[in-house]
Amino acid sequence: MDEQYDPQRVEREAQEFWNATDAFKVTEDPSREKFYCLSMFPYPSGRLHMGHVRNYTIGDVISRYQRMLGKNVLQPMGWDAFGLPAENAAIQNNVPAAKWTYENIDYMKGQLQRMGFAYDWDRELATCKPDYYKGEQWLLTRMAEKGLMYKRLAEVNWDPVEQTVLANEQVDSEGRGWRSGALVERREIPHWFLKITDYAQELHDALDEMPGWPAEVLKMQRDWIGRSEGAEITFELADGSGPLNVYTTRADTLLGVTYMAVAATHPIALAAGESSPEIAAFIDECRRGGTSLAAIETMEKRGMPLGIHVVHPVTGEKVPVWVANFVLMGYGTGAVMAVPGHDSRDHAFATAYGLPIVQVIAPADGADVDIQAEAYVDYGVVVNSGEFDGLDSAAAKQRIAAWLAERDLGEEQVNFRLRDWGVSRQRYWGCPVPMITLDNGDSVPVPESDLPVVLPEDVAHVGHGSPLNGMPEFIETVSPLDGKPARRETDTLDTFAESSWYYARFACPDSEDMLDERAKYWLPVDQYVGGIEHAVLHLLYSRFWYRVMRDEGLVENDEPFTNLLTQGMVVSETYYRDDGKVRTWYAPRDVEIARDDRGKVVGARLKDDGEPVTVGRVEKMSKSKNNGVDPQDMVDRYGADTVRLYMMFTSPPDQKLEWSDSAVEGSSRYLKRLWRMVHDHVAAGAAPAVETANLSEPDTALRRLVHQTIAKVSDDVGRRYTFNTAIAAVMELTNAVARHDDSSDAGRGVRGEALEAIVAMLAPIVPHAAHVLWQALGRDEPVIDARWPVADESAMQSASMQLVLQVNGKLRGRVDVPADASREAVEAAALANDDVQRFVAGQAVKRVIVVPGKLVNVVV
RNA sequence: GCCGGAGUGGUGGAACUGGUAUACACACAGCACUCAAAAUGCUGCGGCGAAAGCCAUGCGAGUUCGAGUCUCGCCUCCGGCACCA
Repeated sequence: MDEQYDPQRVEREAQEFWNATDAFKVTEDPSREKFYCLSMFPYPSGRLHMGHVRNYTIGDVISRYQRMLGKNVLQPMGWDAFGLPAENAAIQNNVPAAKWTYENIDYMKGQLQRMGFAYDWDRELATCKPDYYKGEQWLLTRMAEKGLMYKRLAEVNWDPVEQTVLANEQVDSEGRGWRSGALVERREIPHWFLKITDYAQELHDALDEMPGWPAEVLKMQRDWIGRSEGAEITFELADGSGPLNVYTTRADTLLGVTYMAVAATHPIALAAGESSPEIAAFIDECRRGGTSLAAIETMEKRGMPLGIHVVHPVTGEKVPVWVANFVLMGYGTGAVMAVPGHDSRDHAFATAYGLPIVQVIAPADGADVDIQAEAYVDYGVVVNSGEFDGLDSAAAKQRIAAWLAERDLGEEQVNFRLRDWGVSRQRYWGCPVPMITLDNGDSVPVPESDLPVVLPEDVAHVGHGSPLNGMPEFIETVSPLDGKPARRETDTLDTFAESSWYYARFACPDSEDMLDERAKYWLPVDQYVGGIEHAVLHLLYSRFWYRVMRDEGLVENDEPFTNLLTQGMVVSETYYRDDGKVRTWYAPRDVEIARDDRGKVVGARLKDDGEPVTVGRVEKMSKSKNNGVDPQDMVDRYGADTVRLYMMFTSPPDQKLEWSDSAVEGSSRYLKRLWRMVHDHVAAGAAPAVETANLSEPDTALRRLVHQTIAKVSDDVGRRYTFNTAIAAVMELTNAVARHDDSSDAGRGVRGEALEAIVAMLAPIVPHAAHVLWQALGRDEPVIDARWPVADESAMQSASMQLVLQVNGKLRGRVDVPADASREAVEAAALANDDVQRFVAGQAVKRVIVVPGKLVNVVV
């Protein structure tokens, strides 16, 4: 081996070996335990960013560790290749979306390969290729046939100046379009929907049996699906023109209803608008702004009476109907009963518009509440509700629902917050929806023999909207029923459709069909790794899509991802200058930091002009804050292993990771040091095998630490996924080896055992360096196929242990006792201790608490 | 607004099941080596204090022999909110 660690050379050598031996190519092998490890595939945006590198390093470490356990490991990689940025690039730079995408894929693939990730590149896929989306289109036609895909009107963000549909991210917080700056309107257009709500109950219930997912993700999904038990209640319109149905989870508050609120696009509101210009104007106003729920819910709550009343189903009293901007047509029935006494939002609205507030629930403990000042939203006892008075909330819900059911005015009902998945996009760079519109307006699926419906890649972006609309050769087709002229759908699919099943396609990327038998071998994914930002949408859509595939017989289980690891963001410091109007952000590499004697940051200057810049917050790496660090620069300077080691060492995978150039330097230093230690060890000549019988005390101590470290690191890497603490433990062991200076045969033997353990444990994290060091230590097999070290219990034992002594819970001393000391002996040793006696000092000992193996607490 | 998460030295973080707060690093300071610098090695490093010791895990209460960890109430920041991926 070389005396100096040269990462560029080491990494080239290791990668050439892996390539030459097809080291990561896998096939189905029913005789071995399989392990499918998957990282969320990237959108090919142009260059790899640090978030990618972190995600893929975590996945790679897990994959390589599982391989060292002897499993048949699949780790594939592909490209989430459809999406908005390619279309924007096409419009702005006049480069075809396909060309832009494929060039980005080429470049980023090179970057991934340079990182040394153990991917089976033979399985690479890109979702924008017809051989990929053919299967997706086929499944959609099946869903259409089963009624799982349907068409209805839905609201979109409409830019009245650009005359185009905008994505939510293209609408700013004031509700204006990103390019035109015009106030966006909500407009209804026909949309394709997938009936995810058919699976709502199943998707909800299965969450209870997913121990491999983080609890917070399960919580978020449960809340998103939002199963609730309540009642649907009918309020008849006072003029007899029909019913107004609402859903409520608080039927116990029915007698507290003082007004009704309907969405601006509710038929009742629209009808009222036809005879009243004021109402029509208000409805128009309600349509301003984007469709995003966050925008709508943070708006000022506004409303207007429609001059219409309903009849209260119990009291028979007339209740006014209002139109309100916070009621959404897409949720439930588009109408709500308002109980200002017991709902905070209704209370705020009633207070603003002078509507009556009545109390119908009292606290169970009889406490007084001022219902006019604040809504009482907890459960309690029903009051002011006639025959229902005195019931508790739970009983009242049932009784009132039963009372309504007897009179055909309502019934108990389970509702879900989850809405059907709108998959239509009025955009070009996406998978065409495989549907045909007939003369009579009906839609039919494209016949299987005509799939895929290929998206033309050579198109002209002129004007607004999808270029497909200007392509008769794409649109014009014939009805599969009777051969008459018909029109192809020009909407494309939400890109979440492609990412809902790519993990299955990796099992059989060359299959003629959507999936084949190989999927049943590899699925489900054993370990999925990706950003927490996907906690709900992508992961929920995938769970739904997987069940649809299951119902088609394509896969065998219910859940696609057995274990989930959600990784945190990569953040870094920001620097800026304000000139009163514009804030200019400076890249960290262009800034020089000033520190005081303690190392505390006291200021920053721009290297260029030496003038001060303001130190901003630590934020997610982004173009807008100019605080991104290019992984390529880091790999060029330090090598991939150093970058990998740094990312795994600096924080646990599920927390944010703060980038620091100097800390990267530290990781590089560690690898150089380890390299030198192995070099010096090998240069001293072959060490004999360890004879454990007659080792000196320092040799025994080092062996004990070696095996304790193996046990800890195995647990950290295999169970806890706390790679940072695993690396810290390996560093401690490395420090101990450096201090161990026994040059006898036995000493060198023990040191050799320690170095082998260190290299094996680091192999998943710094695979290139480990590849070379492993050979240098005289091992024949490549380290990727080495067995993960196993801790020797007998080497971990120690004859004595140190206990912590406390008096009244405060640390006062320590004592060494034999490892097998009895409780009585430990107690006696503690009370006899000088430090303990000093603090007990004549006071009566009330209790002595002994925590075996840890501490003794004397309470006085 | 709703749902979820986080807050510990100068910095990233450790403390896994209520039991030694600050492991491992980075930064900083000092020393050695050097003509010098870099690299490397060694030492120190939460605050106050001469010491004994006291104080300290965002803020305020509580439970406990014992709380970074559990409970309640706040504050700040971050992620998601259905057309960014």
